[in-house]
This record gives sequence, C-alpha cells and structure tokens, in this order.
Amino acid sequence: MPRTAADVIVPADTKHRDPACSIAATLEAVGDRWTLLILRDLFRGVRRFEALHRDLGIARNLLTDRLHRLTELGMVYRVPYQDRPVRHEYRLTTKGADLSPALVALMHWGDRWYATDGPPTLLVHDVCGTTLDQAVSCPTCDELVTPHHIRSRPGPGRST
Amino acid sequence: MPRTAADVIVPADTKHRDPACSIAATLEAVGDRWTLLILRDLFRGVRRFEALHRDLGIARNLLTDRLHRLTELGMVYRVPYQDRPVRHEYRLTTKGADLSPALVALMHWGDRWYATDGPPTLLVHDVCGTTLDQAVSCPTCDELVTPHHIRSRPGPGRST
DNA sequence: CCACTCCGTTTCGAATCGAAACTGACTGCT
DNA sequence: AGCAGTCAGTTTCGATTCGAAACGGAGTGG
Repeated sequence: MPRTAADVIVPADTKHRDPACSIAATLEAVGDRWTLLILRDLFRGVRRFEALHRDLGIARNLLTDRLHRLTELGMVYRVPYQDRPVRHEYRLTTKGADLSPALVALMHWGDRWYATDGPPTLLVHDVCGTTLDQAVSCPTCDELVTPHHIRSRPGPGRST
Repeated sequence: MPRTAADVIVPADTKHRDPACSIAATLEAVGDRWTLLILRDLFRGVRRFEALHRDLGIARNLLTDRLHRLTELGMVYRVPYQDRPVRHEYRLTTKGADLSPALVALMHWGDRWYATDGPPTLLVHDVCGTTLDQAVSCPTCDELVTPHHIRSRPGPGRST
C-alpha cells in the first residue's frame, strides 16, 4: 500500500492537534483570535462585558461565547457587582492568571519586532521599579540559557 | 442618537486590535489557529511541506497560505534542498526563532493545567541536563518576580 | 412615560476553513 | 516506454465561523 513509514508511525488518534503536546493543548484552550486579548484586558483590569466589548471591538455574540468558554475552562469566574439587575464582572482564576508569562512573552516579541519607537508598555518590578525582562535560567549552572542551548526531551507524560 | 460617550471617545483608528499593544501586534502576526503550531514544528525540525501537512493535519491550502504569510513577515525563509523539481524547506529566521520564549511559556501552561501524567516534553539545559523553567527575575533585587509583583507602565512608544 | 445603561440573543450576509480532487514536475522500476 | 509513487502546491465547494446591526429585557433617573 502507498503508505510511508511516517503515515503508520503517527497514530490515528493523534489527529491534527496533538494532545501529547502541551503547546497544542494550550492553543486548543486559548488559541483563537480573541481569547488572549480578552485575557489581556482582564489582566489590565477591564472586567465588564460592555467595557470589554468597547475596548476590544469584538462582536457581542463572540464576547458572550468566549467568556462562557473561559468560565467553563475555569480560567475566569463571574462576580456579581450589583443586584437588580444582577450584573457580573469577569475575573481571572489562578488558572487564567497563570497565563501571564505567556502574555508577557508575546508582548516582548511584539516589542522587539513591531514597536519602532520602543515598547508601548514596560513591565516593572513593583518594589524597586526596575524594568523587567523574561528569561530562562538554569538553577544548576546559575546562568541564563539562550534558546540555542535548550533541548527538548520526552517527559513523564508520554513521549512524542 | 443612541450613542454613548464611550462610542465617541474610542478613536476610530483604534479599531479592534489596538496597535499600541504589543500583545495585539503579536497576535496579529501569529494569532490564528495554525501559525504557532507550524512554528512549533519548525522548531522541532519539521521543515518540509509534506511533513508539516502530515504532522499537523492542516489543510494543504491553509498550510500554503500560512507559510507564504510567515515568509512575507520575515519569520521563515525558504531553502532549496533539491533541484529538478526544485523543492524548498522552510526555516526560521531570527525573528521567527525569537518566538521561542512565547512557545515555551504556552507549553508550560499546558503542562501545568493539562498534563495529568506530567509534562509530555521537558526542556533541558544542553550543557548540564538540568530541567529548565521560565521565570522573570529582577536584575536589581536579584530575585524571582511573581506575576503579582509585576506592574505595567507606559513605555517610550506611546502610552495606552 | 421616556431616555438611557448594561448584558445579552438573534439574524443574516460575508469571510474563512477543511476535505478531497486535481495539476505538474520529477524519480524509480520493469 | 509505461506505470506507480512522491512532493508541493492549486482549485473547488460545502460547512463552519465571524461580524455588524437589530432586538430584548431588566433596571435607573428624570
């Protein structure tokens, strides 16, 4: 049969978004055009439906949908901020807030490649005011590790 | 007319994806369902059209489109690996490779929230084999900074 | 009662996607 | 030469998703 080795090696259950890849798993949850922007706004303190709608320019039905989805995924929870009519605002759970490093990384990339006049937003350490950057450091060697020196290998949760 | 003040206050040029936000700028470039997965594969050494198609399960027309787009954006370049028929493989430019920290961050999040049996992939320091994690550290205080202690403020490239 | 706010839902045309078929240039085999 | 197979696309077309605007409903303030 006209199948290559690769055809057989990739198990049928692997479909398109490989569940054994955490990047794929993450993008499955937040990898659409709006979700990360919504989360960004939640980080910035924009919490209400109308405010998000205005700030993002997202269609209202999509905003409804994405907020429901984020709630179901446990990344966001609703907190009533008034009764009669009960109105809720949306806040990040730990799971949602945990995406912070990813947003920071995406921001840095945009800063580097698209911010011609310097970064539009700086991140600073609140206790000392130092501008922060993100890095991977090695606890053993006690030094910064460039992407060039990072290797990947199969972890405990199945191998790729 | 049933317009609110906010309708008017938001300048027309701000549209949905605020150009003054680097996260938005980044997502503009790579924020669709496939591009980051393609980049991930390029990182892993999957470089050829057919290989990407098989590995990702992406529709061929979309793969064509995304690769063209990434090339135009200067994140990927084509290298011929055979003549007659000339065939090219796709490789990351510096700009493309620079997304590594973002992919790492997205991976970590997936590891933490979706990898029940432990991370499917570990990142290790090639010189010592230590498993790596990502962090934001403050050069002044010389300590790790939790998301809680990160503040944002307007940078040189316009304010938000 | 009327205007207005906030949070949605519905509707519907437009844009995007995905699966499969098709093209085309070539290699390898017999 | 003839036929199978590979690789990299392009085309086609039905299905899904999106976006803009209209609509609904619960409430406030005048």
